[in-house]
Amino acid sequence: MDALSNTFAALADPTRRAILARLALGEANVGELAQPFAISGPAVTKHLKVLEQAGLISRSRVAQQRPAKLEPEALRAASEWLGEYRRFWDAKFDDLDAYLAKLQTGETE
Amino acid sequence: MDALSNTFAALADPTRRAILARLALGEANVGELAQPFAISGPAVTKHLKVLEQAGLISRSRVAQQRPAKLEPEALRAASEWLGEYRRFWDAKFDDLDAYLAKLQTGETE
DNA sequence: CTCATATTTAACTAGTAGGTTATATAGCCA
DNA sequence: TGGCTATATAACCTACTAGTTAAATATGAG
Repeated sequence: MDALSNTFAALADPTRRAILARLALGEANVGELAQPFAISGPAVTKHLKVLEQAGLISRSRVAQQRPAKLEPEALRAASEWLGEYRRFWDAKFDDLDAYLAKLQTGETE
Repeated sequence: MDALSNTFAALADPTRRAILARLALGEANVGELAQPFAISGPAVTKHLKVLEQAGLISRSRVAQQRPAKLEPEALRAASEWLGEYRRFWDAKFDDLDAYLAKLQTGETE
């Protein structure tokens, strides 16, 4: 799958977004990440694998722990994609709407 | 499912993102949207349902056609969520990294 | 070496996603 | 009305997702 699809798919889960929010405060190991949720350790491992696959986090090793760390690059890419649509919700939306209507009737030829 | 999860899930498919890109040029009906893809009409109908469910598009009626139109609000919401992480990929990333390291060792008490 | 802790892998389940083809519905036109 | 066009629904298939429990692996401490 393409990178952007991977990123959005990874973000389409509230547990994973909460994990990212936690990691925004700093690195955390699996136990710490599992604690706020009513899910098992293996479930957290799977979420982390999805996030790592999407490039949203990286893992390291500290004794028995395998802390996760936020990697912002994929978030930046997703944000840039959305940025292409920014004009649609910006102030000039109504003007744009009118412009598109004109476009479709071929007046701007 | 929550709105943000719906939005990201809808964006996690290249066909749907291409449909949105097409709609950024103006309204289009199902036939027009299906044409660039090697998928059946019903498949497009399903994608449009997902996009509509996520609030990313709206539908109308013109004779037999049911044109789809881009609705930017959900995109704005997704962009705002990502905006919370902007500082991680901004210029001061290295400084932030050092700050977080300090946070974790408790020096900022 | 053995034990305890942290995490991962394996095997399984229920539900969902994205596609198909065939059929049905909605609206225009003669 | 009957036929034509555009779209939607139904029924089905395959693959993936998010979760589970039980067993395996990795590391550090005695």
